[in-house]
Amino acid sequence: MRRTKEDAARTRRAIMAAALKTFSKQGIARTTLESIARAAGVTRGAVYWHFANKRALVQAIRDDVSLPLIDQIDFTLLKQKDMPPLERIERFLVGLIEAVERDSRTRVTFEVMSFKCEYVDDLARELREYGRKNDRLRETLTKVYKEAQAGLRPGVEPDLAALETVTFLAGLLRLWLMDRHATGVRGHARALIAAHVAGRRAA
Amino acid sequence: MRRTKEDAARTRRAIMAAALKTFSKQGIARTTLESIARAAGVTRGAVYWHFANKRALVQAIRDDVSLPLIDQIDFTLLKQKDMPPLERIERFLVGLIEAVERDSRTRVTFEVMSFKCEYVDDLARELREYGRKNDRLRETLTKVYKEAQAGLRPGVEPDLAALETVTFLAGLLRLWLMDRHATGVRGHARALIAAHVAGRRAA
DNA sequence: GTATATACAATCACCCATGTATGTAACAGC
DNA sequence: GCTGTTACATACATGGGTGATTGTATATAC
Repeated sequence: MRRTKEDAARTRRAIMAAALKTFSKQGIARTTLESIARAAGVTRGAVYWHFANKRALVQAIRDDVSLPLIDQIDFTLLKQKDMPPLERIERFLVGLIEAVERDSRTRVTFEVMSFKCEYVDDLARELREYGRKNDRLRETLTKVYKEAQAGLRPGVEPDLAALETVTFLAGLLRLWLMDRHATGVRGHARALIAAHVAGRRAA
Repeated sequence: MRRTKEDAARTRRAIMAAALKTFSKQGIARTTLESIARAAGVTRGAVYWHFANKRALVQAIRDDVSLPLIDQIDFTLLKQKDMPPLERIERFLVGLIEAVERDSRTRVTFEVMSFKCEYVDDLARELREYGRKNDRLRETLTKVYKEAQAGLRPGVEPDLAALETVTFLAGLLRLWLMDRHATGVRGHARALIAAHVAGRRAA
């Protein structure tokens, strides 16, 4: 029965995919490791082999989409020095929306993390981690807004503007994810982003 | 053992309070009706007497803070005709922040609904309900922004502005609730609200 | 003053999830 | 080609929650 390393990696991915799908349907708490295993075509033994418990599985799924995204964010905001700062911020926001539009794994993972996860006990640290990510994003945005200061509308302070953008993004993502039939935010995401950035740009 | 009607109402409230506290600590899914009953000083029999099941309890708790809040929102936005429209919007936003600042029951309920609840199966309808509330709020805000149209910054469309405000509010509340030690949004909520409204007001 | 409905408490039967321990077959190194 | 380890499957022990049923004492209605 023993498989090769590639086989093992494939079952690991299969378990993660099955878990994500089941989490999305039933929520994390109500999902049993047994049902995940069944959906992945393995037994609980395989799940316990690859992951210590459900929490480790959740974290793996989350890191799987979160870590690459963070890299992309840092690149867009900080490394693209040839692009004007405000445009970089707009690109960053659009990039995130495009990520959830394009990649269903990213989208479903965000859905699960936003609406199908109870942040208590061991999971509570995940929430604090999310808070720290927001703090870092805010600092990064502050730098970018300071770069753009000459082009900012009078009265717009980089520090507060960064906080506004973080707030805007949190709301945008949340409402985008909720709007499953594109009657609300989903159809106007680009317009909202453009308006948000335009509101900070000097006239 | 039979109590009077006031006694019964008091145990009902005690159960709801105990449930809210326990939900906040352990999340909804991991909270057993037994532990709720213990925290309220009754047995599961009492809980099942007052509520059909856990879902009904959740809904009762949610309605308990949500319904009065909606009344207050409608009043602030629509009935205060003596106040200029943009100021009414600002008041409305500040009012919500004040509500979660002032009333711990409201705050904890929002925390539970935001971070300690899995919206699946029967609870999924609660999420759709929340979506509909957002839609109604958006419509209401559109009316108010239309009222304010003469005082709006050129280029600001009432329809999009309403959507922006709903988005802003969603993000604001979420980040405010997450910011448990007031290092981020919690200390700047008023400034954020003022900036949001100012960004839409004609210079 | 009695009957009935109320407001719970106590008990029961059932199922289900978790973690762990053990079994086992195949691969990978030598 | 033997061996130890990997990658699982199977089996077991345990605990805990739910819903339903039954019991019961007291308001409350008449």
